[in-house]
Amino acid sequence: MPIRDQLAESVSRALTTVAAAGGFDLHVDPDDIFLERPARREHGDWSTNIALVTAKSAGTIPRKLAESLVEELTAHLPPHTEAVEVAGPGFINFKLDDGWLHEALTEVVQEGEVGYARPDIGHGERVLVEFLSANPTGPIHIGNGWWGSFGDSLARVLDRAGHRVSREYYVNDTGGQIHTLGQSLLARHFGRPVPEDGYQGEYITELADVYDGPDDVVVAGRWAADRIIEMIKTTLASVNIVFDEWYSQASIEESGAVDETIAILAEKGLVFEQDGATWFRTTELGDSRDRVLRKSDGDATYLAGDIAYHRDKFLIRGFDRVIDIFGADHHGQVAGLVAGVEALGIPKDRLEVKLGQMISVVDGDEAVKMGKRAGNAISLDSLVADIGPDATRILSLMTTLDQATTFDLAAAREQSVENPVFYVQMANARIGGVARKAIERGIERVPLSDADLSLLTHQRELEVIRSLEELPEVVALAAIDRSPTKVTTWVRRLAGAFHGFYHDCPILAEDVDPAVTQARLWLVEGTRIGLGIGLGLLGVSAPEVM
RNA sequence: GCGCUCGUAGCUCAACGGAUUAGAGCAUCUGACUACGGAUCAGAAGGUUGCAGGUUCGAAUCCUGCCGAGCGCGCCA
Repeated sequence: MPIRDQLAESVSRALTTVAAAGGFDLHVDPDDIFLERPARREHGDWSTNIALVTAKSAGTIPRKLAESLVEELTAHLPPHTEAVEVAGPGFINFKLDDGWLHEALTEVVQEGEVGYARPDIGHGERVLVEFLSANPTGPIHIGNGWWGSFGDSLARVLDRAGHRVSREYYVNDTGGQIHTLGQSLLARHFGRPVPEDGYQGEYITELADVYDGPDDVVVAGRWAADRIIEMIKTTLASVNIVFDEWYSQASIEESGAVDETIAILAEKGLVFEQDGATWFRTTELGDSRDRVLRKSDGDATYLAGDIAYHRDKFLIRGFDRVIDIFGADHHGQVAGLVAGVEALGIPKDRLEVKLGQMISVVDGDEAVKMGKRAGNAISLDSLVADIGPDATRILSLMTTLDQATTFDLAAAREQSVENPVFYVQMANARIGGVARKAIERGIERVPLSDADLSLLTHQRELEVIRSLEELPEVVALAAIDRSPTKVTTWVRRLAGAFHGFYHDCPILAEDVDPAVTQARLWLVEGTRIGLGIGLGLLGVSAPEVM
């Protein structure tokens, strides 16, 4: 059992005992006891604020309660605990011996890359993560890659944290934009003037050159969209983003699901006709205005399709939870969609819409305009060609979704060598180097049971284990907060701890005690496991040679 | 005008409501290469967390107002 849980149990028991002695009833479940690793080491290895939180209901002041708890905890010391103290306004600090870290490392290497850090947060919940979903009217750009990396890593994190995850790309392969795409293609192909709001990029010309279909806008639009989706798939594969499902908007319209959905909403009395169009009375559901479901020309709106799509996600395919990652420029559509989901009888909290703030691109001092129609958006392909897939991916995963960011192309190019990804990958390469050197020198790692991990007493060694010990919680927190960027921060921390260790603690040198070498080899293995898990969640490769 | 989101070091960004001292990286300055990869390590400097109130034992984090920025306000998608 992790030390954290053992401490929590001790605290829970102590609290019950103290409460009984004081003549009141107070029980806090171990799971609800907040234990943290203090930022400052002199505050101990672990700390809890339980006295601050419960003092009021215990009818006493925090410090006093903390003192009673410390007395009780000192009488029955938790495992590895050397001292328990009251600090500040009523924190309880635990000072532990190093043994808990040696046990933690044992757990890491025993469970390995597959088994370690798999907190069961999801309990098998079926989650659909819809992200990216850029219109198939052109190559995806840097902004798409940014949020795409986020969505993909979020899916990986949720998967590791006990969810059954499906990644989905909603393909807007119908409607006005595809019509315009078809027009643009045909114009190029037959040498006619391109419509004013048509697509201008080079890819249109290239597609027009090989187009062999009829002079039909619908056919041409579909044809081009299909080709572009293939391009997008290739691009995404280069940065390790793979979708389980590419869900066609056209298919949902053709299947009659949109009509069905509108009929269901109508049965609930939420639909009305006005000005020849069919409306959804979303104002009944907290929206600021009503929305159109079917235009006066008979076509369904995007919203109608989206509601039908979400009905499919929840009620037909049976997902327990849906997470949509949209760009902030689409937040206007959220209210209508949420209203639709609610009207279908799906609990509102099952749908989570995450809005990614806009990312602006600059090249040095120069702002780069990102317009897909004009064809001047910086494509994800060109960025990957510039700085590589790993750097692309980790840069995207350094920022939280709700932070509007400025991406500097010049800096990315210049700093590609200084990129954090190299710092992390170098740690992995050094591990590979150790393995190679060990073979060279004929040193073999003994089985774990024959190694004495208690020889790891150097602060640098202990720091590495402290990082590794945090990983299960980092994964859990990243899953709960829907925030894979926490993994990025952690991976950099682990790499930093490892570099420090590597710098100060020789592993294979001849004057090192062979038993210490063995213990350090297991520490290296633990680091390899941690980096493997972390980089895996980020979708970044872990090369053994750089 | 209304709505949504955001505001943290010179720059790019972190920080589960927790501790006199809000952390990294880049840039700047100073040191460390006869080890297993120096793409590294150690240190310095850099902040009124936009402003003003409020809640709390405790606020960058929650609430209110103001200021600033982005985005949205279509029978487009």
